[in-house]
Amino acid sequence: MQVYVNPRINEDIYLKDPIQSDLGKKIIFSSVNLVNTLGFDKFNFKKLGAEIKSTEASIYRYFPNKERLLIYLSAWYWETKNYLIVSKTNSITDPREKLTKAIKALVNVTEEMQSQNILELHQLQAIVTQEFYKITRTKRCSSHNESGYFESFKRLCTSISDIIKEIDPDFKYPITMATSLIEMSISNNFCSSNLPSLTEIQCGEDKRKQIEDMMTYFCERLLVRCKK
Amino acid sequence: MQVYVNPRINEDIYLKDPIQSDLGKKIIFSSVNLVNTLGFDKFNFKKLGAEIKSTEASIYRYFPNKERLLIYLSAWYWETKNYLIVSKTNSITDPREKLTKAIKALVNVTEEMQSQNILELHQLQAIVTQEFYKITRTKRCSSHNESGYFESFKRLCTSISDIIKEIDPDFKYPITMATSLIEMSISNNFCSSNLPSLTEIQCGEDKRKQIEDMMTYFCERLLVRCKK
DNA sequence: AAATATATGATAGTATTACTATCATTGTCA
DNA sequence: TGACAATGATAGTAATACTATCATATATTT
Repeated sequence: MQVYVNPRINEDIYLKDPIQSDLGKKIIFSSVNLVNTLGFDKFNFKKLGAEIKSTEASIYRYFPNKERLLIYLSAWYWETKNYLIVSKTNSITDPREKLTKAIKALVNVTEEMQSQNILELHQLQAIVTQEFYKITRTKRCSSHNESGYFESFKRLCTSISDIIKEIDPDFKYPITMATSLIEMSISNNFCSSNLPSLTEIQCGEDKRKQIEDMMTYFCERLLVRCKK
Repeated sequence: MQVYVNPRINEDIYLKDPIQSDLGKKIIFSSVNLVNTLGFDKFNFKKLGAEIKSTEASIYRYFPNKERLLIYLSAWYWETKNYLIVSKTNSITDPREKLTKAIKALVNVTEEMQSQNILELHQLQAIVTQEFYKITRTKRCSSHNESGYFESFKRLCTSISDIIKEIDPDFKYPITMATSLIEMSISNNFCSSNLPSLTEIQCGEDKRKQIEDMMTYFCERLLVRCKK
């Protein structure tokens, strides 16, 4: 029997909880595919309705607009990553090892992760890589933040910055560094495919391994102080 | 007499060079204001036409769509920053001092910079901060890159990564670090205003100074190796 | 079993957007 | 004088992002 760990998503994000109904599940499940194929800009509820043999109006009963659906999918992704990082690191005592594990969990998508999740994590990662800035860099961002739409992402930042603080309590910018690390993982994933001259990461089989190594390299330099 | 240094912009970005005509200059000049007030999403050529007492159709003769106008404005900004960084650092021999100057030039907008530029640099910085990802994180990004639309940004990355290489020729990821530094400057500027829990930078008078200090702090840790 | 509520479907309609197309007017330069 | 380039004026179109209404099927309560 399969046990799924559905992440807890802030209920202000949706109008009606999609995981509580067949139609709702179809909506989030299919949107992951469709956003990936079309790109978020060309994606809309009419097309999604056609895809799942339902209607535009029915989807609007779950999400007030497509932006909120994207916010929902992103929250799902970050919440999943955070859950993973917390559960993979809380039994470890050495904070440096914690950070290594956290980076691994952040960058990779394993069979084990996927088996616990009803949404396709590779596709979800591709969406976040391509589209996450479309929800965070807007004029509405401040008010969305106040509504708690970015809680999952912020929790993840906090988890990572906590580890950073454990390693080097004197480090002046743990939160910025955590945010920056997450952004690096997204950015380099994107750039290696689309703007290759902006990163040393090469597209290919071991891309995630390369990103993992790179992030570890940065962390070592930023946090491992020489004994004076 | 005022001497303006107009950055050289890849001519494939526009249909007709805006700095060669009165209307063209009005278009780029006013768009900086209007994009800032409305945000790029609600900005359009009809509204811009009304603003400059011209028409939608006339503006479409300069730019094929509003995205390309944003690409143009971004290129202008990055080209300006790169020109500044190059001219401020080429007489310096100590590469560490070079990097400090480069960071300063990247983060700040001074009277001196502004006096040489016909576009309002503070507003341009605000636009890049808010909207830059809307042109780089798209499905069209790869093909835009092949058309050379991001040359200015890439030149800036190269300038900075060259300095990094001078400081530490063994550093494994100079390009990634350069890209990441620029992204940090944008991100922290944005987050301090809109997502304050994601950064240590506080909004206020000395915000740019804080960002400058933070970036220098990161660079010191990443590049200054302890002698073994 | 009847009454009621809830979820979904079917359909229509609207304001806005992002253009494209056409033709008229004005100024400029040879 | 004539030709051409730049701009303006106006109209039109397909797609988008919704909103509204009504019908129907199914589940729940009494």
